[in-house]
Amino acid sequence: MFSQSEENYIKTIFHLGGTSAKGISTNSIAKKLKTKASSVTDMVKKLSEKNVVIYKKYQGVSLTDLGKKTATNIIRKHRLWEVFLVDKLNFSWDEVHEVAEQLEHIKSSKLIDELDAFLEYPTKDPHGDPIPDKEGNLSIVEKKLLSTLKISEKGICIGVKDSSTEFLKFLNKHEIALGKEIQITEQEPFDGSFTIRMDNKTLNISNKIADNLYIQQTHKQE
Amino acid sequence: MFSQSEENYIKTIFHLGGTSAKGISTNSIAKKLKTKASSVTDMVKKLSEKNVVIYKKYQGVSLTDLGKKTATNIIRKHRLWEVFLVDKLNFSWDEVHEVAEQLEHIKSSKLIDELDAFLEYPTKDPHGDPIPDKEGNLSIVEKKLLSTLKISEKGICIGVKDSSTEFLKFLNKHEIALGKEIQITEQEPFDGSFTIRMDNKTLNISNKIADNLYIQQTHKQE
DNA sequence: AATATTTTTTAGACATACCTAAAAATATGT
DNA sequence: ACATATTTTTAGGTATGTCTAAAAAATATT
Repeated sequence: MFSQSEENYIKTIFHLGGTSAKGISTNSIAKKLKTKASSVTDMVKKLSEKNVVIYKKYQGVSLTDLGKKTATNIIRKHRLWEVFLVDKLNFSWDEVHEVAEQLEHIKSSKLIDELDAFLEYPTKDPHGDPIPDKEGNLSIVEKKLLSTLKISEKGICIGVKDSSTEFLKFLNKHEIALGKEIQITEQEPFDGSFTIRMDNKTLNISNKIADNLYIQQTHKQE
Repeated sequence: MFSQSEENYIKTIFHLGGTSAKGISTNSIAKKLKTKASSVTDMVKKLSEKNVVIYKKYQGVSLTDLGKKTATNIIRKHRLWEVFLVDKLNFSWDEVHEVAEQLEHIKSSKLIDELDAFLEYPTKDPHGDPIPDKEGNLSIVEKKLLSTLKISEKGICIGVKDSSTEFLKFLNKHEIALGKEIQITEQEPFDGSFTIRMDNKTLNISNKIADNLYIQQTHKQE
């Protein structure tokens, strides 16, 4: 069993790409966890002894198979709770993160299996991110950033890159949500901003917004 | 905000009767929490500084108004989660405690309000214990121990005194559950055991069992 | 290649929440 | 009431997870 702290480190290393052979720097972990690099060194040594990460001094860390499995398990729990909060308890997608951060540490496999069944085996969380299965398999969805589409191309909004409250609130305000079809109408050469079409309305969004929205491209079949 | 540990102490003091003016002994708290009396002394000093308990050396502790409110709030959360686990996730009443012990510490008032609404404002948990409202009011149900009923009297099973897994498993095995009507048929003078009638079947239960079942007496109106 | 800068680790502290062992206060038995 | 037993507190120590400041290693600059 892992402590809450250990679980947070494992999850963070996974999100920073700790599955690859390349080591993740202690500094980047510290930044994400809002702690100090020295604290990370301490923890990483402990996790290494528990066979969760591979760590060589000054070389960064990467997850072992056990580490990966642990990480996807935590992510599975986090995302299932997010679905619960949005689907059953009327949370909006910008409110779920903080609570899910707590709920993901609850220890009970029956709980999470039953929750999964209760929610009817969802495959994506409210931000469009895939929910790992029990074995830790993550389905990879083919997705592009809205900003990479060409004029007149369209697609379905399937996720966000940045899931900060500010960004999600912006999306709510403009009624941009998962499942909506968006078409690029034009791009302004001056500032790179886009004009998009959604719900038969025209909207102008900045470059930065378009750079944080994931789209599943629908093939121009008409 | 209180730590998980602090919350566990507050809850335990409440359950031991810490609302009354009489002080609760550090020893009894230690026993309940499976810790040492010296640890309790440390914590109780801290809680006293936080105005949660009143504590005088060698005199035991009792909860302040803040302490009582905090306690009923934790109990509210615990019992709502228990209802969720049983009603929505197919837990049986002997499986819920351990998980609810974890869930009760999740911090989010929106979460608990929405959960309450989702469960349609239940007033009792799966063991028949009342769920405090937001203000901490606990409805007191008029209840008797089954063992205090006289021959031929009957009542509805509304709760358990002991909620250990062993006891709850025993009840499951004999199909004794909340809401069941039980009538005392006779009491054996030799060992004090009871013969009861339930679901048109006759069953023999020991003194100890009858001493741990709460009954709401139905008045002999026929 | 030598020096400067940045990153990472080590060393030593601190807070929380627990422990053991001994001392102090309270309760009990006759 | 006094000796004994029990309860409670104090004193000092441990593990976890954090911190700061200084040392060591790696990276960047010229």
